[in-house]
Amino acid sequence: MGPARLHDVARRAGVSPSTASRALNGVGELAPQTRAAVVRAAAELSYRPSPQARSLRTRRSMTIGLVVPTISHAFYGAVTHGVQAVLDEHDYRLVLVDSTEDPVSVRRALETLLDQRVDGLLVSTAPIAAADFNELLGSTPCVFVDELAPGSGVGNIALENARGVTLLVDHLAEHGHRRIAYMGGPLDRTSGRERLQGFLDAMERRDLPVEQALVREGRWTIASGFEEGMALMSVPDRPSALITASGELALGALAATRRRRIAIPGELALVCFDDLYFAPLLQPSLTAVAYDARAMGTEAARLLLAAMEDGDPRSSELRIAVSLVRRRSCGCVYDPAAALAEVVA
Amino acid sequence: MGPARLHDVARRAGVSPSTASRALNGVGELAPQTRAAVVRAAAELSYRPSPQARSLRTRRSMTIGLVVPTISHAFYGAVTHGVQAVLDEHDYRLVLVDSTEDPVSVRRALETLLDQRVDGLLVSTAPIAAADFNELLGSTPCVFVDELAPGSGVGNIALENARGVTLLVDHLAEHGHRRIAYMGGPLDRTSGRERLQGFLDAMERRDLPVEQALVREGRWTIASGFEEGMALMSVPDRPSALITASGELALGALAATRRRRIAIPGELALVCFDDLYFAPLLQPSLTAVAYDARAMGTEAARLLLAAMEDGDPRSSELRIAVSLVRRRSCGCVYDPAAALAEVVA
DNA sequence: CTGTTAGCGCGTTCAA
DNA sequence: TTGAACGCGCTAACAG
Repeated sequence: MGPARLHDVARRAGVSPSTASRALNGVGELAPQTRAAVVRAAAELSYRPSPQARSLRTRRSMTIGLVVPTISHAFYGAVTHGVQAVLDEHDYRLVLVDSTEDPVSVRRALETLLDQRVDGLLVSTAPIAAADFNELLGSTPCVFVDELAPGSGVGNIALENARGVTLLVDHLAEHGHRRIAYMGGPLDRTSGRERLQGFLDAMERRDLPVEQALVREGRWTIASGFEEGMALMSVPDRPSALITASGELALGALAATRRRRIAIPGELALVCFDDLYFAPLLQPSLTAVAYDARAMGTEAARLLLAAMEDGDPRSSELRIAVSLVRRRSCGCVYDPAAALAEVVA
Repeated sequence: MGPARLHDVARRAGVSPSTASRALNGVGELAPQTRAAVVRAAAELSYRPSPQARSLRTRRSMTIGLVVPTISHAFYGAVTHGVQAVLDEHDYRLVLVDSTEDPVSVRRALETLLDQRVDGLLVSTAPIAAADFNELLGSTPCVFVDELAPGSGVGNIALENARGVTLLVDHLAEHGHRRIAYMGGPLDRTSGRERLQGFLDAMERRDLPVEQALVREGRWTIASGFEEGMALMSVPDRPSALITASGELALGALAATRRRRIAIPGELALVCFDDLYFAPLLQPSLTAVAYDARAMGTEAARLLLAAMEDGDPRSSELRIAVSLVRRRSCGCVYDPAAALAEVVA
């Protein structure tokens, strides 16, 4: 028999389909008893409207698209989780695409989503020029997450990247370090750029010397952290501290120091952006910059929904706060019991 | 002007809409030159068919739904990644819902997806009775992932749970352990049940004693691992080895041993299900049961697509292979260099 | 091989 | 306040 259609509900309630539609959507004026009859009929038939047909007619799909490079990465997982939570409250569905970082996949992903007539777009990967983006998007509202696209979209949201690195530099400086090395991410990425810039600025503010040999660029992987770490450990006059721009880079660097039998924090202080959930359990426990990744998702979704409502194309930018978590690897004294408390929390 | 519709393409090519449709979808016989003209017209107008309208007509949405409890967990992230990869090859879209573990949310999630007329369903969380499931699903093919639902759906896919724990028991036995403790997950979960059963069976096969006090049930969290670990460390006659049913539980147990200053593997051997990506970097590095979580996703998607094609409602069950990764925490000798190689790979 | 007709299930006119 | 008619964009059935 198939599921009940609006037609069936109308018949049963003894009204026309258009009246039934009005009753169920609460549109226009109509007699209370008519509405009641329709609602009852709908319930009895356990009527469920077809989003397909509805979208075709209303030109709204109640769907938003999310593009991330790899959903299996903890960061994007958390972001997606946050997005989902907000969409849920507003009865929107989430269409997820993880596109890899390949520009043509990203392009394809966007085209697919736009074909689907998503009502809005959340994009967290952006190896596409702003102009192309605008052309693709047309009038579909889009919020860029983590990877910014100035000159495109109705909103941008990112971490306080520069501030995060500044916290790390300042903290190391307070420990008395002057020769601080920096291991960053790709410079064609927002986070890569902003964190490096944050480092350079913070060093300058403190009047600390920046040596070219101590500033490395890597990819966002453990392997890359290891490679760059090995290189850094080989320079003639080793730095006394190292900042890495991500948790993966820090793990790679940690591996490198173990390989070289360099003691942390004794011979080298190590701190990083990204507070890995197991950071308190590493030995030494890792001092890091923490933030609420899930909040990026919720804020991004809110921004998008707001923009969809007002139709206000004024682009807004939002930053998610970061904070310093002091543990052992920077040289702080850190009660092991505290680590347990953290990890159990 | 809006995007071009099929109608427009047909006009420009000088044919009827239905012919245009046939040309673009490669259905039926038609003159090569006609087809060419249509294809050209479509390209010139950069025509993109509306999936909405198409679905309404064909009753296929080219969309599949995935329900997971929390996408921010690494396991589900990897599964989702695998699913996505396969769907992509077959031009299906993924609608993701992370439903928490709350039964009513799960139910709502399923209803939403079914309303959307997803062509198939992948469900990785199942606090719903099989009967209710069947009623909800109707004729929509569904594959259950990790959390099985016997008596429902066209397919079930899970890890070799019992074999995984058996590998751990056997390995500990080879190290000479006899008093082996077990810290498991919730018994209303497939993995929780199967892993416990695997433990009991493996112990029996080896003629090893199972003491009630040494078999604990927890949740899948670090905190739970810590609590149960503290309890286990307090029994009068401590076990010489501990198996945990998940990586989180192992981390919690590890924290507990540090709190009690119990040396691993010297005073207690610790091994677990789930090979955390940073396991080689922990001290001691963790011996664990590894598997390819992404493969769960790809296999699940393949199973579903196959079932959707044949319309064969015969339910199949698949198991994803597991393997033992020997490191230090079980008492094996483990070259630190090997850890580095692993982590960098 | 191609065109015409008729919906898929809705929401929104426009007229009563 | 309600109903009839129409069309969103597409494809399937039936003619020719």
